Amino acid sequence: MTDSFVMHDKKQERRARQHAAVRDEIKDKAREHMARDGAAALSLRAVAGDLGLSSAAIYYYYPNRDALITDLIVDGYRAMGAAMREIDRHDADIAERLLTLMHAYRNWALAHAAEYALLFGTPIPGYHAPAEITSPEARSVFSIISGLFAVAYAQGRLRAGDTAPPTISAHVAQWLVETGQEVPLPVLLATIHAWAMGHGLIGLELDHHLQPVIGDVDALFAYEVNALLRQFGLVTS
Amino acid sequence: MTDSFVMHDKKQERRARQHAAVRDEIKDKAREHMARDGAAALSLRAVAGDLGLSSAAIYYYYPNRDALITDLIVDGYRAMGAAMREIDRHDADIAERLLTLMHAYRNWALAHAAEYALLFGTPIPGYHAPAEITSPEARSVFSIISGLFAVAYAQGRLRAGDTAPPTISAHVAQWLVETGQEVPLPVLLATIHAWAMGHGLIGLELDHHLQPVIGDVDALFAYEVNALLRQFGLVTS
DNA sequence: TGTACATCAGTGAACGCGCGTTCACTGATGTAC
DNA sequence: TGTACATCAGTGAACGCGCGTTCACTGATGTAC
Repeated sequence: MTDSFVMHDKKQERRARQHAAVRDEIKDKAREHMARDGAAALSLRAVAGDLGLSSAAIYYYYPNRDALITDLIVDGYRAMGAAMREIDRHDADIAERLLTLMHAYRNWALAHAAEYALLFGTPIPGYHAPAEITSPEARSVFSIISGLFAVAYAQGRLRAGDTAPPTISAHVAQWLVETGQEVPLPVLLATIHAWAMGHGLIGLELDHHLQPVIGDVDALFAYEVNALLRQFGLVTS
Repeated sequence: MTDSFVMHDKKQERRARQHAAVRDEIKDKAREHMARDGAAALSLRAVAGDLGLSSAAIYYYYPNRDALITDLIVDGYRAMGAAMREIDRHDADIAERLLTLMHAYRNWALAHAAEYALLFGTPIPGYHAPAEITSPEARSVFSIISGLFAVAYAQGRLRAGDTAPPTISAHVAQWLVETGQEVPLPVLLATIHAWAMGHGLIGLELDHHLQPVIGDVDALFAYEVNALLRQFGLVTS
């Protein structure tokens, strides 16, 4: 009896692994399709067909299209976060770390343009992300950047304004309590600033608004990130 | 004979006006639909139906869907440019003018979110903008901002770096010749910087990434624009 | 050890929908003579 | 002034397509006794 229970457990486990493996295949193929045709054109039938499955088989792994998209969004945030964390060297100078991380953010966005658009761009028509699932994931990427600015701040090296419009200060304070975080206001403002700058440059770059003017968009990003760090007093060059 | 020619001309003219009027109706309705369902979901049949026309009738006014979208993009750039030019007061202080224009840019983007996404966001699957048509329109919006920075520069008030990575300087110089413009490098770099900042903030705002953290996004934008102008030495507050 | 049974991982066909686009046509309007 | 004719601004039906989703089903695998 114990034996058969154990067998049963192992079997279930193997099946669960198998199930997860196929879900991964589906997601990988979906990412492929998004990269080719854009996130808005993602089609369950096309993904299934490409995997040699009938279109109905997908429903054994996902209840519907929205569930797959939500899964792709969560995966996206985590992959981006992982890429950033992986390249970070905790023992390096904080300015160096920030520079590296901003580049890692951009590199991931460029290498996964459609996924980046899925996370931070125009929403897919008809799809509504369940905020309670995606918000914490987005916050976790945000936290990587704010974590570094926090280090710079703790070292007394972050030259950033510590006042903001009162409506903002008040809302931020509330948000920090709600999400159980402790982030000094200057750190948070610096993060938003850096994020907006990076997101803006990457967005314009992805839509080919910068290339005709600037040409070397890599150099522009490096130039802008350096200016940003200088502005925050973190580099002098 | 002369008479009948004149009649004929007048008739043709009236017909052309009528034709253009219906095209405007189609575009207005299309903008309505985009605002509701997003640009990617734009459907000729739905637009026609809403106007009380058969789906085939659209083809009397546009050869295909792409032609309508291209028209909407051109209209969008022009409307945005017009909104910015309209609010600009040439006799005001240049810092004041820049502040006003940045806000006009944002206000238009927020009031026409789907159109803004059409101009500067994720491209519509399957649609490819003819660059020779849309690029000059985009450049004309860009020129409004760079025009103001140029004034500040001419007044000796723009505190901006006049060196850039050599690959960028070289490409910019070439681009200026090709497009027949004369814009000093610091002015161009300042414009790109301001544009990226504004685009980034607006993009994050439109996708609701800032509201949970910041709350008062209007105040944040004002705060950031002020910081930008301070950085360029245009305001001291 | 053999057999009945349950579960898993699908299939194939169908439903109903909306899409862009084409085609043959038609009534209203206005022109030519 | 009356009539034949051309053009305009559409219509309605159809084509062929892809989509998300459901449903009844089936063979393979493995378990229970």
